[in-house]
Amino acid sequence: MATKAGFSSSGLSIDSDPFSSSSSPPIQHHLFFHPPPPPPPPHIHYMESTTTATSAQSKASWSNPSPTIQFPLNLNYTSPDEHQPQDDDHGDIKFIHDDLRLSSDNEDHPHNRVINEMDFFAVADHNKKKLIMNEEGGSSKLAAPTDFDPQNATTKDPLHGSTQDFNNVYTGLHLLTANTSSTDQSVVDDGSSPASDDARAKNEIVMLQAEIERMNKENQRLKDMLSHVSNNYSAMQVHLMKLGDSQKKDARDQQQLQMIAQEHQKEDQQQMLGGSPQLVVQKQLMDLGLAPASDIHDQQSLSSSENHEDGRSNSSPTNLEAASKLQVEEAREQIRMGMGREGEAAHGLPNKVPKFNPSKSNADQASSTEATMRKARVSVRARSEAPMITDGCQWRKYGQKMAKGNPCPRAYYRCTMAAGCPVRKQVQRCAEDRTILVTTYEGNHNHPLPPAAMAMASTTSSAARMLLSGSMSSADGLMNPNFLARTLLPCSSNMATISASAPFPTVTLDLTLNPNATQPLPNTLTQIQSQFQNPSQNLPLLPQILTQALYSHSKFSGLHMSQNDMDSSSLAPKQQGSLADSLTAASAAIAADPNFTAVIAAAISSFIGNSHPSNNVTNNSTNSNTDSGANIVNSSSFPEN
DNA sequence: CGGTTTTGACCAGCGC
DNA sequence: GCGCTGGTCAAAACCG
Repeated sequence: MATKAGFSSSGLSIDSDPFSSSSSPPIQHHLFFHPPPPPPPPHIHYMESTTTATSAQSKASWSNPSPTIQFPLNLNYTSPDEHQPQDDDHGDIKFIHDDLRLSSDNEDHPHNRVINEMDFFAVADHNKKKLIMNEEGGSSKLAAPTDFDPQNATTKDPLHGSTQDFNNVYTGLHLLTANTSSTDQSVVDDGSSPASDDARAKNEIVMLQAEIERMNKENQRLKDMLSHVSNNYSAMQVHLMKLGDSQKKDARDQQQLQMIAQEHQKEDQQQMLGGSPQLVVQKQLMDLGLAPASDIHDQQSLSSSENHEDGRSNSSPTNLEAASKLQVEEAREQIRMGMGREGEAAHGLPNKVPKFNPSKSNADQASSTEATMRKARVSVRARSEAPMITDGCQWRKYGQKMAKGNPCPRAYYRCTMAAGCPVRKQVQRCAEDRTILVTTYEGNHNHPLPPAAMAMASTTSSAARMLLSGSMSSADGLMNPNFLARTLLPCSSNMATISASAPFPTVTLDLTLNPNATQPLPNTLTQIQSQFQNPSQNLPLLPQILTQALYSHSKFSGLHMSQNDMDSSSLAPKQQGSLADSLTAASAAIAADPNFTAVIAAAISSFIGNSHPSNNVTNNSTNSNTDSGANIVNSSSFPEN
């Protein structure tokens, strides 16, 4: 077929690396929070000698379940024998010293030595031990990183120079360093003449000052690394909390089912009593916030909404009650199937729902409701010459069809990262502009994901949930679809398109548009720009930045995070509005490099998920006061009940 | 040889 | 009931 070149590859094989044209890179190579295999630390020789000490030590280090071990900074090489858990007050410096101690310790074992490196360490050992002593004497910042400086290493010529020369250079420096330590006089005693001491002291001072500067830089670098790790850890915490909320939600769902049904009835009763549409909408917004079981509430609202639009807002209470019961029953089934917040998309393959859900066949209304609840989709439009956007997942093509109205074929992919994963996606080029690639995701992964894929998984589940939540905002949730658009992208409304048309409600993230960048772009933008300017170096920071921005934004928009989320955040209020910056910057960046489409889309949708999931989402009146302008393609109707 | 892609056949939903 | 369309299946081909 003519489409072979266009759709012949999964995201893994060709497009997985947005920064390289090389084929078949491992997925992890472009992941945001890629946890490296036990990495060769920056100081390779040094760490080799340590890691060969005992396998038990190595295992102990790398089996640390803490997310911090996932990051490249070598923070886990601690010596079980030497390390005293007295830290927390010296931060990065402490890590350095731990490494020092470990190394000194291990190299005392002859069988652990590597010959070519042993000369180096054997010489360095003497100095390290001095350094440790100095460290305890208060001069740690000067001494610690010295052994790691590659520049020094070259001057010392550890591999080829004579041991004596090496000692001369090395020892002299550290003796002086030690000499500055008022607490360790025993180290210095070379018997020099008093006349030469002054000149030598001046030289030493100069050297020490230079050394101080260098060490400061080194410390700053290490601090940055530590900050990087901490930020990544925070981002992961956000994600973990999100996952944790889903479990809590499952426990609460049962209790909320009845409440939801009651609320639904009250809602409809209020409409029947002639409440103004604005009041109704406002109440619906509140209901959205008070409905942790959003998915369940979605269904109710959807059906109610359809009734409203079809001019059946005056539905009899009997029908409403029956519909509510059906929704509740359906929700119960979802819960029984173990679907949490992440689960609605994993409800099953959309095409399979009618096939494999005969339980609803007992009622026509039930089948209609089921059609209503067909899985929401998340569509990403992006300019890309590549056959697929990179999303971190592994896909297998299982079909290709010519779709009506589009000369470009539509390719069907399913996730192959785990057997039975329900996630599918469709890839098709836009008929009007074939440089635009439209990728539509549906479903939710049922298996662990690499971080990048996790971001996209968050896209599908969160955006779908948010779509349903928006439409559920009540009987006429679809009458006010702007709410959802504002909620999704309050500052870049033209990037979000919400299509609730049957049969599949879809959120479209149109990343081909370039929203007007009228707002100042503070730090977040700068960071993102930096990300795109140096993607190979800084890519891991991008999701972190976006996560921070999005997370921060969620705290100040009408969407409120749960208390836990709030407590865990350290973001300052001044970061309010950074979402807009992020989105604006992201758009600009996408225009420059479409390979980041998935990244941005995932980040945006991650925001959606982070804002909503707490199940404490409270849509106050702020939302209804914000501007309109969201590009709502449709809010027509779901399949009616 | 195992995984992936291709591609025609098949099925279900929907409108007429 | 029939045709259209979207979506999936599965055997064959392909590929590394």
